[in-house]
Amino acid sequence: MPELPEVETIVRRYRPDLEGRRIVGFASYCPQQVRPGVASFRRAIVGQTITRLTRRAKYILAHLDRGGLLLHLGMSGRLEWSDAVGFDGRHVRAAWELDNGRRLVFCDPRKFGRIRYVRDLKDFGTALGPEPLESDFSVTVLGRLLGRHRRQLKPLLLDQSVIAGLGNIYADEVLFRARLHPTTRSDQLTGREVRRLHQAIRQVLRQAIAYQGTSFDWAYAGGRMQTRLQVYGRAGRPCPRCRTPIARIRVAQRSTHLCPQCQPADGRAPAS
DNA sequence: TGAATTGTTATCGT
DNA sequence: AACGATAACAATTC
Repeated sequence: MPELPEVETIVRRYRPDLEGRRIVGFASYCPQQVRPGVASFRRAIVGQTITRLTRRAKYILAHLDRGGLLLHLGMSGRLEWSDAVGFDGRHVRAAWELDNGRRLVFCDPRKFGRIRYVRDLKDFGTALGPEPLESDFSVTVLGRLLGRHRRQLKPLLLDQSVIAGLGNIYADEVLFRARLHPTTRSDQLTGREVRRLHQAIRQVLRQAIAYQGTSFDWAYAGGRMQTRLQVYGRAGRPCPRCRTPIARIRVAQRSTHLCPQCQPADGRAPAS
């Protein structure tokens, strides 16, 4: 399930092959994933050159001469070249033909992904929270975001309008490394805890990018971060810090992994 | 068969 | 009213 590090990895991988290329054709095999309709989408993008490939939150942004193309991978979306060895043609939902004859394919078994054209990329992203790896994402900024709400930490971290890019895996990893319980109220953190949370967010995301993301199953391949996860998917196994078995609970309808010893519910973390 | 996943939207409660 | 929590929904695999 691509979160910020996986999307960043994909953008870096495809950037050299896409920047400067002109789109000469587009096909959709799942029209409900394309906005606006397929016809106007195709009309808007065909003939345009991809000037830059960037990321915002979990979106891939293909900047065009006029406007831009947004791709959200949902939970099972991926990009492939149709001429790649071992290319799996199942679940192809859309394809772009490029001026060098190659065909970029969007595969998405669960169809949660979205493809959009916007006339101006500047209008996009205004409803999204700050990028946690940007230099302006300071401890002060995080403190203000936390204090503005009285919500449980985990759903707050997953809320893309508060902070952009975290998903279920990295939210759990962040809270473990910050030694904070997922249901702690966001407005009740001490200054020290805000600092720990800030550091954990940036460390986890940077490390995950360095490892090219997490590969659990067919949804995303090539990453190695799954070997570095400390709590996610590790229920019942010993905590890397204190050997207490990792617990799995449900918070805001999401499965949540934590160490009951290192992340106590009363918010008082033990001395490090 | 139920659980798992994201983001959006609707609905309920305080 | 505004905010937060909750549920439903889209679709598929294991």
